[in-house]
Amino acid sequence: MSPTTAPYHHGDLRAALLRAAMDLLEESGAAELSLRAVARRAGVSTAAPYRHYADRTALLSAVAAVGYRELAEHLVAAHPAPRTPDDLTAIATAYVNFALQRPALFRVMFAEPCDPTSPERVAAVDAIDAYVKYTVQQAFPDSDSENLATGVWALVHGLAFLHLDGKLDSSTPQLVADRIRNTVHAVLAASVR
Amino acid sequence: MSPTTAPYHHGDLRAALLRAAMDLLEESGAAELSLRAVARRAGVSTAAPYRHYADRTALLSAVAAVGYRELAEHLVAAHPAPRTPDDLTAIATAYVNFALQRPALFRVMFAEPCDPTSPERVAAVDAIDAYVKYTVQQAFPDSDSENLATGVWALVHGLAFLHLDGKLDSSTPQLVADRIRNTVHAVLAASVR
DNA sequence: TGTACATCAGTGAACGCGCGTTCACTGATGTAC
DNA sequence: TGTACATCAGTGAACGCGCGTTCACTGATGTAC
Repeated sequence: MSPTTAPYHHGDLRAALLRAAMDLLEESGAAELSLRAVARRAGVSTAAPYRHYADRTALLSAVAAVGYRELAEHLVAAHPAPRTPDDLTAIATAYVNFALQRPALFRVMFAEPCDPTSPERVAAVDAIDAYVKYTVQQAFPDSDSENLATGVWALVHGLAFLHLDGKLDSSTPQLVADRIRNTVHAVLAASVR
Repeated sequence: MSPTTAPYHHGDLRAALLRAAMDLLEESGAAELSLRAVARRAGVSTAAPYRHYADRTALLSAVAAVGYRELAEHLVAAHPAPRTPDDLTAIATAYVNFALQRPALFRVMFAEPCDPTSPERVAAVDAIDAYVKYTVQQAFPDSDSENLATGVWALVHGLAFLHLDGKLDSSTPQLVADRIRNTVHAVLAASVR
């Protein structure tokens, strides 16, 4: 069973397909993400994915779930234990940067019609939601933190998409970073200062 | 030239195609918006649109431009002469409502790959941009209004998409309206109160 | 340890589909005289 | 006012494409004895 010859049985095609899909998203954009393209990329026949995913939507939902988990990790990495408004700003920047660095994945996560009942997906979204709430509560303990959390999420989400869709200039990372900081500060002015 | 018999020459096919595209968006969603579908809808052959639009993207850009103009009208209608933070909240609600009432059009306007050089489009986006800036400046004369305007736009834009993509419950209009108001107030807390 | 067999992951060919776009054409329109 | 003609908007058939999905199949795997 040498690794140089492709065995008939793949071993872990389910995971390989998922990875192939992520790779394709990185390279080509969400429009190119067909089941056929993923199968090609994984070096497997057109019909093979159907052993592991019911249909195209199922694969997409799995991709989105991975995306949510990676987004969560990315945010945590930006600041492991946020306590102040400035920590929150750092996390906000991380959110937008994630979207800009992996636009196709971000689009699949949010803009693609998806199976709303996929438990994997729902759990992943809930995790993000809880994380944002917790972070906001840490940074603004006295606030109406439920609504403020929604607001902060919407703010960074809107900034992400406005950049992604070319409504805000994102030609240099510095420009983007500055705008995010300025915007977050301007909006949360009274609280941040 | 009775209006009951379809004449060989349409008269104003360019406008008719645009209207057909808008109607289709209203009914079927952005995914169904093909050049062929638009031609069918307008009662014209598959090739006819090419007399008026260079390709699919050109039609989509025209649709988006109309969308921007209608969004602008919708916002102005929500409050003709905004002066206070509460007026701004009314306009914010109108922005999200526009997105929820015409999701497919909103997606074409923002999420569809578009021709960034289309002058019609650029002008329409700039108009929205200027309007938001003006409104924010009226409501918050002492603020860092440039950045606050970006922030407010991002906030409502994010709220719009999070609702549209099912990340925030939008089962009843009242629920949505309340959340928008609460969120805007929470975020702009110090300024609004 | 060896063999028969059930299981099932992956194959490859095919289905029908709708798409964007091009082509040579036809028929209505309007202008020059 | 009437006629010849250039223009060009719309036709209808065709192109090649990639897609999602299904099908009968084949060959590797692992288990029961």
